[in-house]
Amino acid sequence: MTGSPTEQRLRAAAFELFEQQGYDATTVESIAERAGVGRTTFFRAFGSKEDVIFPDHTDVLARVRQRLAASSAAETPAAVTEAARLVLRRYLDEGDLARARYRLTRTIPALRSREIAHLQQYQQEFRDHIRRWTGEEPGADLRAELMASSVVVAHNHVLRRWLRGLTEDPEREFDAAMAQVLRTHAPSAPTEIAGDDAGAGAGARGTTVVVLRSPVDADAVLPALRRALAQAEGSEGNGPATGPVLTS
Amino acid sequence: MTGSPTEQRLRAAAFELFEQQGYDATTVESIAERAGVGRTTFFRAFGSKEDVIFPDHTDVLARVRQRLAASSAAETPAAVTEAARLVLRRYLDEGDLARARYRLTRTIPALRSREIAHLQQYQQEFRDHIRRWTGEEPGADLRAELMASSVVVAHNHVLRRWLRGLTEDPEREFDAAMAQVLRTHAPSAPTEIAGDDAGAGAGARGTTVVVLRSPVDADAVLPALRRALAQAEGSEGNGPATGPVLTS
DNA sequence: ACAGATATGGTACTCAGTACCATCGAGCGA
DNA sequence: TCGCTCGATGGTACTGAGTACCATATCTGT
Repeated sequence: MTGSPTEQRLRAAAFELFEQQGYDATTVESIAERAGVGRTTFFRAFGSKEDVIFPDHTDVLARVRQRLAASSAAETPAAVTEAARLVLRRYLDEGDLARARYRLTRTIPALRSREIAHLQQYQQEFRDHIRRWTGEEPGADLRAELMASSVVVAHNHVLRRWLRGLTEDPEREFDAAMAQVLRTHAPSAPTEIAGDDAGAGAGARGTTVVVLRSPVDADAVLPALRRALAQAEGSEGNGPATGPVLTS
Repeated sequence: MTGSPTEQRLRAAAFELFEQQGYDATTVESIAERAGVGRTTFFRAFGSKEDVIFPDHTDVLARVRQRLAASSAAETPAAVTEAARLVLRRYLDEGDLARARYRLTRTIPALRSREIAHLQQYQQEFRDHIRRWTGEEPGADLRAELMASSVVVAHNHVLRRWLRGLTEDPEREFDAAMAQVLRTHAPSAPTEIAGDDAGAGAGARGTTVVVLRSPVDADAVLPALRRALAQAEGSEGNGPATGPVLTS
């Protein structure tokens, strides 16, 4: 929520009119008029009609970049997690404003498109930073891209749940979601798992081989097994990653 | 490359002018003029100036949807792979046209944004389809989103390498990338199991080896697994016969 | 040849975004 | 106090995308 008083009045006017009359039916001139300024001032403050509902995206992006740059390569998983949390917190702090924006971005294609473009920018920052961490083997580029997109998706998943009022504790869900992402993309999970399987070595996550002699086939029991595992892991709130199933 | 002769001429004219003068410096009127038609015809053929360089995105999206819809839930990994391959092939078939588009989308923000929006549409199709496959445990939504985004990222990674001339065999790289994605997101390899089990017969007393990866160790989850198995078999009236459980 | 459907062309309009210039007020030095 | 600059603002005029509407042509089957 940065900006001069004029900018704040323009933003408020824009959100009000967009909600009342719809985005397309609202002209920049009417926004400026309601804010008591000229049309020119609007375009000087925000480059376009779309930008007025994404007030400080540039700031947040800069903060993310800065947070990432301030970390060493070895801390990458933690740095990425904290950078993503930074973005999440910014939305949470906005409260109803974020919800109003969500209502608009869900409805108006142009705004949705713009928001997706913003997410892509975050993703690229993450990718570039992660890339220095994924080493030099072939496939390192792809691994960095996969991890970056997963981080953004996890963030967005939780954010959207909060925007829809489906969660009371978004930060907890964020932690769980990020833990799940890191479990599959980081060679070893940062803190929790390290203690448990200390001796296991590179794989870091325990591999459990269950040999079943039973008349039911694998597909039938897998869901039940997964559910059981999920409960056993429950405190971490993450689904288990189930490996290959072989039958003989 | 669908469309009437008029549309083809318009596309060709648009690409030529965009390359020569740049996107912003080219007016729709000049495109229409070069194609020998009126400005109105341009907007009838393509809804906007941006759309002219994404000729048949709607078609491809429809094909993807159709390919996914034609598959059962059990085939999800294979169906998603093939649907993504369909998109890749479409680009490869375009050849230089795809490269010309890439040159534009890399440069002009509006076009880049539009392309990202298209990718998002693919991703949503994948997500919705995968969602039916990820079961009902908590976290299934997120898992579907993660897998969908990973598929799109893997596809795009290979596509971009091809567009930049960094690979001679994009399909091979695509297979490798998709294999990597499925390894982390699909519980089991797609096709093998179905084939293996085919002859075993429904009632056969097979031995099933289930490999589970989870951060908790086997002893902790074993009781839960036994209970889950007992319930699964319970409905069929057979006692559970769980063999040895090994951890590594 | 006639009637209707379809593709096209033209005209006029709205509105976002840009460029340019004029104005106003605050601060500041002489 | 006068005059100056500087930053923010307002106004005007322009380009160009996109839309609405109507007129015309071409093609179809009868």
